[in-house]
Amino acid sequence: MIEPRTLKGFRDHLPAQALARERVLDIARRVYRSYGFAPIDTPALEYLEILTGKGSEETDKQLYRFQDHGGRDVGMRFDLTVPFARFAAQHLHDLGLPFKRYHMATVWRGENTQRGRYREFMQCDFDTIGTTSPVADLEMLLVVHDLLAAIGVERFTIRVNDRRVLAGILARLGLAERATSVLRSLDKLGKATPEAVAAELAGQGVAADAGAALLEMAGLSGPADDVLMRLESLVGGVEAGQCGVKALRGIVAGARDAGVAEGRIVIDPSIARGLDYYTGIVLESFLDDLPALGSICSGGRYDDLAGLYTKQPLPGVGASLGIDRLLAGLEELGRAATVETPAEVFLVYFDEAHLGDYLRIAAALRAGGMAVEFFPEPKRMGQQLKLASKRGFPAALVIGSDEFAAGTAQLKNLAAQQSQTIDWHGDLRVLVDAVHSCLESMREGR
RNA sequence: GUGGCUGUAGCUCAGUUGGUUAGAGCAUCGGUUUGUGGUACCGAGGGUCGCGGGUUCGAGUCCCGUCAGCCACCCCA
Repeated sequence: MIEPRTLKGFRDHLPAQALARERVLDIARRVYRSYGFAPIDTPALEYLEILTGKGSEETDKQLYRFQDHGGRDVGMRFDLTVPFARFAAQHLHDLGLPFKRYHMATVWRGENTQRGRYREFMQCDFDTIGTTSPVADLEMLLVVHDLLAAIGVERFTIRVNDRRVLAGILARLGLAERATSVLRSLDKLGKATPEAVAAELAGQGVAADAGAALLEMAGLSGPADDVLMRLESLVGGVEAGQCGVKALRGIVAGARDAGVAEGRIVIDPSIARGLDYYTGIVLESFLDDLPALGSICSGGRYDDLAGLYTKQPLPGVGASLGIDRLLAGLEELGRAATVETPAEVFLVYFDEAHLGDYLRIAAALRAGGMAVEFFPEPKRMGQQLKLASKRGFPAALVIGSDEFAAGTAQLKNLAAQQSQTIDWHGDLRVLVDAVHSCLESMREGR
């Protein structure tokens, strides 16, 4: 016997999880499309040279790599951005600019696992390339907002910043050359205490007053307009910094115009993002009830997506939803769906003599747009109903010889434990309409 | 990748200072006379105690390794 098992960080998905996952994927697809992003796909495997060097040394270490049967050095994609860069450079002529795409696919990273951190997980990216317009920046924010709202996460916050603000402040403090390490330290503020971060900064040789200024900046919170005003003075006369503040003002105003509720979006000067290719707006989003889970949707603007693969400059802006982390969070919060069936109607196989009728009824209901599971064996009705109830079917349809004789049917609301009689007189259309409207009202009732 | 904690039936756990056939609840399956489901009663199946090695007369119980999960660092979705 071979022990059935899965690799560290790799997981199976049972129906309840898989259904929850597909639901989120459907929503993401719908939201992305509603802004005009078009789907693309790329191979899981790329030439190693495409994947290495890009990103940081860290990602190189995490890369799954091997030689294929033809002796080629290949690697599995660890995100969707690098393959997109290759894709854009390769197909630029066919795409036209600006180009908006979404890409929902599995990626692999050989890093250590934790809750919400796996070695195989899915990302749902969307990007706009070939434009530097602030409208594209704003649109990214709106997509993230719509996405989280549509998923039904009630309490979430999108934290926004602009790299140029950070750059401006660092320049003013004379720390521009140490930007990466300083920002990395500041980025820890969510988890570590300000004192700890101050100590770390001091360890990097940052002067005490400069460190204090950085912490003051990173600690700013409150209404967006207030924070922006404070940032403006902190940035002083540095041009990049002023640009950043101005851009954030535009974002805040645009979000208001688009009808985003106050408080959903917060200006957070401590958001830096580890990836150093971001150059403008950056954002991260968190579940308010589970901030320790980390960002579930992050992104930002970058100057050049595909500089490694083409001379054509491709500025862009985009973000990525970490669906597996999100689902892990929802599960922990007890907000994960427990339904184990995609079907709405469970048709009880009651009377073997009426098999033909059941098949006709099931077909008619399906043609009417309803998902129907017909039980394959004429087992005891109690067992069938129990199973249907456990699987989470909203409704069960019971039609035995008595009902056939009377031209009726019993439709059970399995959750409410209620039953109602449908008079359909052998007319399938009447039955289909009745079941349909019953399901409608049951959905409203929830 | 580094460090720490954990690992007993599908799930949550109990298992005396190492000692004969490893238990419970829930879940699963079957039944309570053959047309009605989350309740009740009866019964059944299911565990090489993560895996491998060592110490011992004897290990679920001690030691080492390994695998997996969780936590921190790191990085990030």
